[in-house]
Amino acid sequence: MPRESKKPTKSDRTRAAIVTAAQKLFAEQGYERTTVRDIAALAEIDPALVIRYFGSKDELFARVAVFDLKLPDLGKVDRSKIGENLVRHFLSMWEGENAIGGMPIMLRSATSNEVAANKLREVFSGQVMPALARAGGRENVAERAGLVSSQLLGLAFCRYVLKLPPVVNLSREVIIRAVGKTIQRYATGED
Amino acid sequence: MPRESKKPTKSDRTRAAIVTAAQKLFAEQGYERTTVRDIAALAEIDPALVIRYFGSKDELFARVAVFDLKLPDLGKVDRSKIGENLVRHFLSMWEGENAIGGMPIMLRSATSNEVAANKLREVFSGQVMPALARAGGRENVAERAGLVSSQLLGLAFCRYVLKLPPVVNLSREVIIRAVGKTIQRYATGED
DNA sequence: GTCTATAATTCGATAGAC
DNA sequence: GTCTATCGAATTATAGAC
Repeated sequence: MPRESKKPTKSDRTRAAIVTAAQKLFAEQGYERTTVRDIAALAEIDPALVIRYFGSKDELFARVAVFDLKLPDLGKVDRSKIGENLVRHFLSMWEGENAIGGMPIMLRSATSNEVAANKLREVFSGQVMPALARAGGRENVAERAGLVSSQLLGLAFCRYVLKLPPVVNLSREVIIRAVGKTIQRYATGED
Repeated sequence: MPRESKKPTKSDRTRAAIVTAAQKLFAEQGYERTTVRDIAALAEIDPALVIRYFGSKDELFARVAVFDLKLPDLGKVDRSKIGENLVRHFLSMWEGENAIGGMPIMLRSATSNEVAANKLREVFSGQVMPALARAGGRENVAERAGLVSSQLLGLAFCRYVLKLPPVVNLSREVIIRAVGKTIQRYATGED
């Protein structure tokens, strides 16, 4: 049996540095404009190591472009606060203390990279629809999921990718109140 | 005085063919993945002509990436139907008979092309905010514009760029009713 | 006016020395 | 394990023949 996990040494740091640099650059510039050389320069290692450790730029991207919405069980949430709950959840995932940078990476790359686009479609069809089925019943689940997705992805796109000033300047309180009310209506299908 | 406009002949058709091909490819693939060679091939002309007529790929993009939201005067619209009116306006601009393909081009390229991103920010700040100022007063105009933009751009992004199935399958009637109600609240700031 | 040929870069990826 | 050197393909853009 090989050693279990007792090997943080050597140049696992190199792999970690590559991943960190790749996440940052893919999120800022998207897949196309980010070069292997850029990643290596930011990680302060040789470009050849990127290929050696991850095989290809595509495989590195696939390694980085993994994320999970980690949606709560909406069946256990007070039905009248589903919208607010969902918006709070997304805001904390995107800009909380333990924020996950996966969404900007996906949004910025999904416009020109089919792998990213498929992953994003898969996540929203595979996670949002089931979650909403537990929230407001099984009627018109696809319709409700489409509406919810259009508002939440639009908020992320304008705020983190396009950086539209009026959206960047929205306070978290305003977003939770105004967008939360919208998501509440979309998610439950009521009214 | 040179001849006024009596020269549709020669190879203005070439220029027109280049523009048409460029619009289609930029809209489908974004700025980065669209090559001058691709555009020339689709227009059935020589790649060198693209540069000869438009100077560079950047200038051609700038030539194509011009669009106008053509927003109606919201001061003349029944205040209770502003949301519905705006959503109908955008849908007809995006998928009506005389649809303008500028929005998919901008959205798909704005993620990795600063020219496109600036243009998009400029249009939404320069056209949406003034229009809303005439609709619901001057209070919190930026906030209302941010909310409106996040929903409308999110709808366009999911429906035309990401092609998220639940959003693509939304009927125009559902969009006008559900999203219209959201935009009504965001635009007027009431409630 | 249009196209052939090619210059000048830049990219991802590989081979092999250390 | 890491880096030097480089390959081969693809890109934008140019010069000049027809």
